[in-house]
Amino acid sequence: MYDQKKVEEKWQQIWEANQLFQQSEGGDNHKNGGAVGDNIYLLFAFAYPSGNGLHVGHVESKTALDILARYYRMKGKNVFFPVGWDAFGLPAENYAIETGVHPSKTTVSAIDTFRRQIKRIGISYDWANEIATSHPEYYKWTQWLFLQMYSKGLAYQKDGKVNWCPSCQTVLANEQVVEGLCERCDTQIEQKDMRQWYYQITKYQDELISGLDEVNWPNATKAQQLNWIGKKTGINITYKVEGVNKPGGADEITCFTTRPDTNFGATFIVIAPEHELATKIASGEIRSKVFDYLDKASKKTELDRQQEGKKKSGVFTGLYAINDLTAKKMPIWISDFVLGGFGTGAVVGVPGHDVRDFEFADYINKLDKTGDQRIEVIRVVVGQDGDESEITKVAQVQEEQGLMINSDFLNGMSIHDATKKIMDYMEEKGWGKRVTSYRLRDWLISRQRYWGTPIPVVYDPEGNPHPVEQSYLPWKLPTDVDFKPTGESPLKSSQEFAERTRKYAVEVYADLITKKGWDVSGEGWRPEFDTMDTFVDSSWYFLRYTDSRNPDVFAKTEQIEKWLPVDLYMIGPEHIVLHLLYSRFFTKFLRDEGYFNFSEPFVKMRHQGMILGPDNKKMSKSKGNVISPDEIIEKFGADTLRVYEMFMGPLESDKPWDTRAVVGIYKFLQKVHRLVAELESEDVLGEAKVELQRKLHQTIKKVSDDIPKLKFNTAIAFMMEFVNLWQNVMIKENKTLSIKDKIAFIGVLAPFAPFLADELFEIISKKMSSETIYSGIHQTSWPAFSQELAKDDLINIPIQINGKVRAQLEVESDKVGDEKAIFNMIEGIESIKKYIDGHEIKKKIYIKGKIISLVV
RNA sequence: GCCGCGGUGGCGGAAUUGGUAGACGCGCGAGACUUAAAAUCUCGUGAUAGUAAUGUCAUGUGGGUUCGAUUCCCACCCGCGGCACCA
Repeated sequence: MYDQKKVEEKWQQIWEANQLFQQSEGGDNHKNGGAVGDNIYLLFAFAYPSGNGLHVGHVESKTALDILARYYRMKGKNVFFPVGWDAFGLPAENYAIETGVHPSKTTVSAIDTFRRQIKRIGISYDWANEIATSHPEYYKWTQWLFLQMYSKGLAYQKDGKVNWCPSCQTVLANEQVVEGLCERCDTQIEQKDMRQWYYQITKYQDELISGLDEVNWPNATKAQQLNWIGKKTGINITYKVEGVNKPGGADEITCFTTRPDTNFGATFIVIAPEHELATKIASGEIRSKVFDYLDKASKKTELDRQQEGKKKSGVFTGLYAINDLTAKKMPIWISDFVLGGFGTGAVVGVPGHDVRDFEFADYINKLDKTGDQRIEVIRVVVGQDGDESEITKVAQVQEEQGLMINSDFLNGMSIHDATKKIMDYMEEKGWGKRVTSYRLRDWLISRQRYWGTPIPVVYDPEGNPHPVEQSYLPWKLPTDVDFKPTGESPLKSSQEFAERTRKYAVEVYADLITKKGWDVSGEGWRPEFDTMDTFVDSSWYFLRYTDSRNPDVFAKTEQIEKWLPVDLYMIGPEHIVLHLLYSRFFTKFLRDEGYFNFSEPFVKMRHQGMILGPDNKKMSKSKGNVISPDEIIEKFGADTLRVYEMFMGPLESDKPWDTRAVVGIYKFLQKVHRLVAELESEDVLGEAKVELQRKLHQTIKKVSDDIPKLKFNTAIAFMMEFVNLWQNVMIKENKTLSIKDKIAFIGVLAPFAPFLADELFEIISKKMSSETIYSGIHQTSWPAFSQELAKDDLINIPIQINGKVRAQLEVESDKVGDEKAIFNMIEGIESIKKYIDGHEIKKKIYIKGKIISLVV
């Protein structure tokens, strides 16, 4: 029995005292001396330091990267393994609202807790380059980045609809709105028009797609990013508008469609309530109806829309557009099933071949008593069912595939061929133009919140924005702020902030003030009260790490290019879309600004799965199924916790916690300690020892192969097999490994159970010499394996007859290549005679070293 | 509805350029040591028939390709995640 708690605390102190993994600023590693070009950057997703401290999910992903870091260091690489905190954000602010404790205080204490816990589980982070986004020396550069974006026109202001929580009295990000409700208080979210700051991520939309080809990421992640960007090719068709009341300028309307092939069946047009023509084109009696509808539509919440389901509604504008293909008049309707933000905000209705169009037409036709507004349903495609009859039911609406009919020169073509042909035709006629449409929108970065990076902008007395001069950065977050939510940005309550702005204006804009005749004390100037979305902070932290204390630049090119792109990024699946997209956008922007030469920041990226509660459900306080890492460490030690989490299953998949199974790992580590430290025996040469040595070399090989593939569970399983054999040989034959081989095994174990490994290494070292200077296992080289020693003498080859295994053939490993000899050997095997005697062997197959297959 | 991921013993999981399905761990059963317990160790453990040798069945379901399929193809079923009135 070894006291893992005592042992682990001892080694934690020794590592700390020796600054074992600490690197100098900028991540120079003097400890391992790897060659240039052997630089490896391992990145753990920026964590928010929550007051709850570390949970078992953190332990999993941090341990996985730590194993890689320790492994590569032992392989002689320069490893950069930094740590930092995504310290701005809503939770700290909300906590402050509840308790009155300033966010800067709670953040500092939360970080302290995390730091202590992380050190306790032995993560070999480089603490010399630790950063926090709430530190002025960090957000100075977040603000600088804003200025760069601004100067290139990529940061801009625009009016737009935002999510508003009437209970929290604040704007929320899209991701904080869950099914139309505020994620914190379950209040219905309203839409509000506000002037906000945006980053123009859409400038890079095509590159954000094509760049995915360069990176080694899970397919699922790439698919989700593509989904989010939502690139679609189609055509904008422009129709002439024939008005009952001809409005000024509204004599054309442009609709986006991906299915122009069905345009011979187009019988109406629908525009979104937000469409600019919606308010312009109607007049008279119709006008009031339109306004009534627009008013109702604008009041609808997300929830209303959801509850309505797909029920259609709409109002007629009194206008008609002309379908050039058929010369038919198409009534123009307004309906909220058409979205203002997608395509052109106008849709051409083909009720025969689009379910939504059909539902809308059906709704209108049932409502229409006079027949004046009847919408015609025309079939232009015949699907696989061969149905050519009139379309009267939703079930008949054919969308996916088929052949064209009732479509003049398209008749008989497949819909795909017809799509190309009609596009060419329309472009030729000048009726339409091929376009690409995207789902991705520009990134709204303003937040009416306190605990974030202030947007470095001031407004002059006329309300014009002026970016804060670079020399005035960091444009500090004021501290004299009342952060109770009032519906206004908390920074408005700061006296200091207002005064600072006036003083700044007087200093910087003296000429302008004089010229305009404004108040010379700076009266009338005000700062931007909004702060930035925390995703802005976390979109470039991986660059700052490389030069974390540089006061003159966000990071030197030399330092960035030394370490980036990141060799492995470990990140939770919850940030697949936004954070990764934003980081890639920043990277491409800074590349264009000439700061470095690569385009993708994360060459390889993997997700850790979720660790579920013992009940197979997501851990949560309310379910009472949360496992605390502290308890496990107290009972079994950090090594056990590490190895258990790595052994649970594949890193990427979700896995339930099994408290009973933890014991298995604990016993395994105790067994290793016993074999090395407690049991005495002689090193005797003999048969068993050869077998054990072979297994050792196979273990080194297996673990060396598995670590870079992140297959830690199978690596551990093989180490267990080795230890079981070792124990067996020890008990039955009183034989053990040589000192050298013991050290080799400890080396293999070291990345997984670093405390125990160093302890065992010390025990062995002390037996050999009385040296007192620390020189631990983590400073040694990764054990080498010998291909020769790892090779099995005998190989078992199964023999199949008609596809079933009937016997085994044991062959000396150097004879597996001799097919003729193998087949000769088979004939002598008693157990397969009964299957082949009296039969003609029709086929003989031998796959070298793997299988013999006979067909009789 | 669309996109993606997955389905293997009582449980977590191993095994894929197609080659002995169930490594390793948990749990369970039997035994050794012990006055006893704990700890430790040994053996067994997919189902089914049989005293046994051995046979049959078995990787969500149904087909197919192959000497051979958890792995490849086709059609379905179920679970999870994301998006969704996106034209």
